[in-house]
Amino acid sequence: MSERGDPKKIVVPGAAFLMSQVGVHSGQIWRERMKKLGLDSRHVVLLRLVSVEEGRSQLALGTQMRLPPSRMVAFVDELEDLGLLERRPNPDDRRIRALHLTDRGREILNTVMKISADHETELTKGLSEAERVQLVGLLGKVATAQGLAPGVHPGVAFQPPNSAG
Amino acid sequence: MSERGDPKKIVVPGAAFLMSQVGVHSGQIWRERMKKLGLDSRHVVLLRLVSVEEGRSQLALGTQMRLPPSRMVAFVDELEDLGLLERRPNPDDRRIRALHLTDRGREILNTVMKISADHETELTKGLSEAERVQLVGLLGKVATAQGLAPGVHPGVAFQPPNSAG
DNA sequence: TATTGTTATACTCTATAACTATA
DNA sequence: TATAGTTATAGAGTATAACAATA
Repeated sequence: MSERGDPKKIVVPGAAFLMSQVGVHSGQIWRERMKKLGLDSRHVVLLRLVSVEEGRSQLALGTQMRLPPSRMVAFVDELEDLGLLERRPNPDDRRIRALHLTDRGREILNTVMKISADHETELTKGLSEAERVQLVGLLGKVATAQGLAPGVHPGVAFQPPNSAG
Repeated sequence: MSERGDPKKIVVPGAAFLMSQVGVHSGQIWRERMKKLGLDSRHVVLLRLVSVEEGRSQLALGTQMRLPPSRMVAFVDELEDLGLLERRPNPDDRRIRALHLTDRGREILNTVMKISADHETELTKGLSEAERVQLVGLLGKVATAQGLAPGVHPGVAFQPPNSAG
């Protein structure tokens, strides 16, 4: 256990609790909005990854999302049923299912980005713009010090209630 | 959808994503440490609630934690097996199981507070003390504006992956 | 008749492993 | 023999509802 700082000076709840409290709240209302689009958070992450580079295999994307192949099948099935994603054959290796966005998938992703921008506005409505920028700066420092990769959310993979994550 | 702000100025990831990213990370490593004590996060919340006011019924505490009675039975069983909590009869109403901490329960709760204080230090190691205080202030403003009750974490109750929370 | 706590049960979501087809 | 994707299956965790004891 670290010995930095004076325990008496640390008020609970402190920054760690507040970040968790507000952060979980942020995720909850964001997922609520995604659900209204018929999407799970992992659907959105998958769509975004495909949009960055189309044609990758299910296994490659599953590895990046830390999802086992059997789960990937289900999520890709669902997105294909929704008409947002396509499995295409790879001529070089017929085992591989190359994933591509449909036009509708691109539209939805656009909608998701608009909703996320609005989510940002709603969540920071208690702050001035200067304060919001300040908050982003401080959180960025924390994220960097914690070794969190930019844009990579640690809560994508499933976490059983009693897990460590 | 809100129309406040200029969408072009909102960079993604912004404050909302960062709060969720860092907040979930905070919760993950905190739960990891609790698990080393043999505790689930809900065990800890329950112990804390009992310590605030001993002798309350399972139903009262379950309502506060938004857990159904059947889940409360399981968690109280587990804490009783660990020797941290006691079910005592209520002479006025023999249906009620009054919950009390054991001495060992109080010790563990003390350990939990020490670990949480250390967790705070570790999580904010990228910040100066002034910055940490600033961050607490900004997050407090956000929490208030979002209507979050102080000290009440929104992630205590179970949330299925596809839920809105 | 209503309420507290317990037990029984069905459901959702998950990871593992067996399997098919390609390589 | 190894790899990409699929299907089958068993387990963990949950909420609902039936239940027993007490009010």
